[in-house]
Amino acid sequence: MNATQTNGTAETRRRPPDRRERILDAAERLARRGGYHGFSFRDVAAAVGIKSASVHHHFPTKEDLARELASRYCARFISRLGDPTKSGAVERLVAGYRSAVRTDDQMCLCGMFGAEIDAIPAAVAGAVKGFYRLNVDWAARALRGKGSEARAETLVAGLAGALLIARSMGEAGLYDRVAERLVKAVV
Amino acid sequence: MNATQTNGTAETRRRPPDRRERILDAAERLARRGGYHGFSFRDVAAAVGIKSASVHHHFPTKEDLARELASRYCARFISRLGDPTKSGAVERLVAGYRSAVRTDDQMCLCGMFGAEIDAIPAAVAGAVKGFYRLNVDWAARALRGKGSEARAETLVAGLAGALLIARSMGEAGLYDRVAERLVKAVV
DNA sequence: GTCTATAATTTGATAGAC
DNA sequence: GTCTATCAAATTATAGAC
Repeated sequence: MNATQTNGTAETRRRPPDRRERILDAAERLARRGGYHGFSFRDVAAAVGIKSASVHHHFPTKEDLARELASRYCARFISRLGDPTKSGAVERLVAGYRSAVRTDDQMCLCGMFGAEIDAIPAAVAGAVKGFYRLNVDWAARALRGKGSEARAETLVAGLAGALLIARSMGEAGLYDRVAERLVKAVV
Repeated sequence: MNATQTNGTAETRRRPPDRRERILDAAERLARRGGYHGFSFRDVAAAVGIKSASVHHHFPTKEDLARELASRYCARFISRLGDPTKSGAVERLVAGYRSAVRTDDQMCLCGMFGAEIDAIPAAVAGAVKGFYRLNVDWAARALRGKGSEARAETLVAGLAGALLIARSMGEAGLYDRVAERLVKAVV
């Protein structure tokens, strides 16, 4: 046992977030609050404690930064859902969107970019589209059976809308009430 | 009959949109595309064919403009829904959100501002909250009976989410499929 | 009511030293 | 990899002529 952070082998090591990751963390936080047009390189830099030129070094353009943001968000979200064929899958999906309302108190990044879909770079829009495509496909596997695709669309749309409206109304409880009804309706 | 626009009495006249209304129309279009931080006074002015200083004459600050935008959008949306106790009420609510996807090909203004809720002026956020409060109350009256409030929340959240996701995925048909299932589930 | 002109600040982005 | 310095453009907003 080391006194310092325990680092394993190349595959398993858990290092403290490097600069690039810290930039993405700060940018995600700002983008989930104000959207693509609601944050700047200087905002991100200030949050990390560096200068905006250093942010540009890691992500040359805002499009680069936002594309990586959406891609990382999507991968993390789907990864946390785990296997859709394992028990409790629907509950994990409900919990995934719920964590935005309850834990993060922030909009879903892809919900935010999705609202702005016609006003963001095409590559970012593509990543957002992929996020919802993966969500619906995952949910369809979790629900399975007759009309699973349409039931999956209803579940994902309902949870995304519940997140949006619960936050807009400042009523977190709305998310849980809607999620409960949705699950009963589509399972 | 006049060769010019037929104007009735003070209460009934239908004049061509005045400058102030044309500014609001252009600003709404831009805000529903890019959000509060995604449009500028110059964008609005250019769309109307005037200069940005003239927009400031009608709406001194961006907060003033956005507040009026949200207020007008809300009044118009609720007005078009009509009486929630009259037959076909739920279908009219479905059609209200549907027109954003199909007719306007734009996000719901309050859905857009709702995503940005923590990054817009408080007065604008209040109008957005009021929009969803009115929507849910209206829907609860339309659905009536046991658990009508919770069923109304589910319907409104589901329609709002279906709009968001259908546009994000570029799949307008998703809205109709989800709306159909939602109505079956909550009526 | 609309314009020109302009102020003060912010934005995305680049060049080049260290 | 980070910094200073800088740029050109855009932003919200105001003053004052017409």
